Formats: sequence, C-alpha cells, structure tokens
Amino acid sequence: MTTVADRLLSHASTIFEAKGFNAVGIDLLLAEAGVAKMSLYKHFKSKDGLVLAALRRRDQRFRETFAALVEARASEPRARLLAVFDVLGRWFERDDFRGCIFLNAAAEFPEADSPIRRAVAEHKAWLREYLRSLAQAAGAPDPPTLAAELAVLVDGAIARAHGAGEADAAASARRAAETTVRSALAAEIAA
Amino acid sequence: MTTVADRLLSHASTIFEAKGFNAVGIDLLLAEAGVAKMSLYKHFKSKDGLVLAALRRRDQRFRETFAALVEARASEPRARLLAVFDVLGRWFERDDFRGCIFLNAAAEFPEADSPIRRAVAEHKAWLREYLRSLAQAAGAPDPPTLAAELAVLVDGAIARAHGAGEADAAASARRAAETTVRSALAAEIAA
DNA sequence: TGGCATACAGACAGACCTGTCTACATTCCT
DNA sequence: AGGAATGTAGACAGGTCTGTCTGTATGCCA
Repeated sequence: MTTVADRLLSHASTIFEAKGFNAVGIDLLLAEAGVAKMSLYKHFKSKDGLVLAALRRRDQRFRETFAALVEARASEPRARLLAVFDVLGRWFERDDFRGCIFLNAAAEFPEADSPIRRAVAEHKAWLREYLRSLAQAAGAPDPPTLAAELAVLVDGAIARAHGAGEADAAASARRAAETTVRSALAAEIAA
Repeated sequence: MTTVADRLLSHASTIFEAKGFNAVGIDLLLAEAGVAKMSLYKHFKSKDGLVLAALRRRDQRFRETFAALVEARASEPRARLLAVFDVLGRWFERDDFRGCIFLNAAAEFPEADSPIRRAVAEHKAWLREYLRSLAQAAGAPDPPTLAAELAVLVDGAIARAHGAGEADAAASARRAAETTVRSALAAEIAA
C-alpha cells in the first residue's frame, strides 16, 4: 500500500535529483505525483520539510542498497573495501547520474546548521562508519583512519565523475584505494 | 581602474559563493555592487551569462593563487604534491568556506553540456593538469595516473569538508596522498 | 562647446513562487 | 446509515523573479 505521502516523496526524490531543489516548484512535484497541494502541507510543514523528508528517505534506501551491492560483489572484507569503488563505477555509468544528491543539497542550502545540512552530514557520517566497519573486518590496525581516507576517495570519485565529467574517476579512486588499503594492512603485519 | 563589469563580477562571485546561484536575484547583486540593471544586460546577455563570467573569473584567480600558495609552501616537487593538501586545510578553516563553487554550480545547473557546466569541467581539468605537472617534476613514472588519483583526493577533501563538515578532511586526504605518492615514486625506482 | 557613449534610476510587464483557503468527493469505521 | 478523516481541485494573496523600457546625468573627445 502506498500512501499519498510516500508517492509524493518518491516522485520528489527523483525530480530533486534530476533538476535540483530551488529550481523546481511544488506545482511540478504535485502534478507529477498526482497529489493535491493541501496534502503536501498536511504531511510536511513546508517545501523545506518535504526536501528534508526526501533526503532522509533517500539516505535510508542508500544505506540498504549500497551495502547490499558491495557485499554481493565480494565476500572477503578486504575485497569489499575495493568493491565499493566498483559499485560507484556502475553508478556513474547510469544515464540519470547527477552526482550525490546530498552534496547537491549542501550546495543549495547554505545555512550550515539547518536540518537539511544536518541530514547531509548524517548521510556522510554513515558512509564513513560503514567503511570503518569494513576496515575493521579486514583487520586494519586503525580502522577509523583508514575509513576516513577511503571516504575521501569515495566522495572525490563522485565529485569528479559529476563535476569534471570524468568517466574514469571510479577507476582512479580504486587504484588509490588499493595502495591505501595495502599500506594500512601492511602496517598491521609490522605491528 | 575598475570598470562597472568588473565591479559587478567581483560582488557576484562573492554572493554566489555565499548563497548559491538560483537563490539570489539580480537585484541583490546589483544593489551590492552599486550597478544599474541595464549595465548587467549590456555587458552580459543574461543572468546565466553573468554566472558564467563570474565562474570564469573565479577560475582564473584560482589558478594563479592556488599554484602560488602551493609553491610558496614547498620548493621540492614531491613536497609540493603534499603541500597541496595543506593549502586545502587552510582554506577549509576559513569562516567563509562554502565548498567548491564549481561543484556547487554543477549541482545547480543540471544541463550537462551547458556553457556553465563546461566551465566547471575546464576548472577541474586544470587542477588535474596542474597536479600532473607537479607529478612529472617529482619524477613520477606515470604522471597522468598519479595526478588523477591525487585529483580525486583533492575533490574528496573539499566535498567532505563541506558536505560532511569534517574538519580533518584535508589531513585524511594528505595521509592518503602520502601513501599514493610514495607508492608511485617507489615504482620509479623499481623500473 | 557640442555630440556621443556610458551608466544610473526606477517603472513596468509577465511569469512564477510558496502557502492558505474553500468546496466537494471518497472511504472507513461504528 | 451517518459522521469523521482523508484527499482532490482550484482559486487566491502576496511576494519575487528576470528582462525590457524610458528618461536623465555624467564624462570624454573632437
């Protein structure tokens, strides 16, 4: 059963991703979802409230599917750390790839401590935490540090694939990740 | 001598960086710069034309100052490759840090082959080319590949410092860069 | 000094925006 | 069967947006 709020959120996510946030009016969102204007303001306080809910929904879906894709691609923890970048590469090839919707939101909402920006920060923090759990499973001596370095590579690949239009960004990031992971795990043996 | 167009571009750059593009109207830009509306439409074809010119101007300034800051910080080519990330760290600490204005523009202008997006891609291509020249000077056996990996680290640091609000993004990127550079230059010795 | 280019000041049109309101239809529960 | 809850449809207000137009002032050059 799909409720009205769900239908609106689903379409809003897609349209926000394709065209940005400020550039689309609520009338378009409502028409596309087939929802009355009053329903928007009943379920969400404002347009910003809808944006926030759409981002949260997106984040939840992302956490589930991203982890599943990575874990389907490799079973060994160390291989999973690198499979992350293969999953990214697949994503970048999609026709509807428009960069990271959370980074895009950060670009459009300047107020640093707004709820929307907080949702962006939480999404990014989750990715680092996920990488940390993989790094720990791989036996890294300092999982948080390795995770922080890999997180930079992940967001860098996204940013360059989108902004610079570099099709090989995921491959470059993967190479750097291989070196970084090898170095971090070699330190374990030395310790 | 500052012309009217220069004055408008200068203020527009600052305001676009602080508040985004779609969210600010031309009236604000004109008032802040003390310029008449007709002057905008005489010197630039449209608001998008002003955005494009502001980005180009910003890009030119960036190329000059970024290279100068890196080269003032270290004289050895290999040290310069890492000094890049120290310069980034300083930038992230600024109160007016709002991420990369070019990535922000890519977020707000979805049309992938628009002049604005082309300016963004050119800016990002320049950074990679600059890193390639540093990598070559450092004696890397494969400068383009090393440059691509470092470029990912640079944009990843920017993205995470802004989007995730991670103050240590530059330091994480620097550590990964050290490993990447060491590995690339060690390959040279082996060859 | 007269003429021309440049810029300012501000009104204006037409479109679009968010958010509120009213009136009507449907469904579900008791 | 009757009433509450939910959703639709669309008008509406008040504001803001880009882009155009008119009229005026200023400075430069011949």
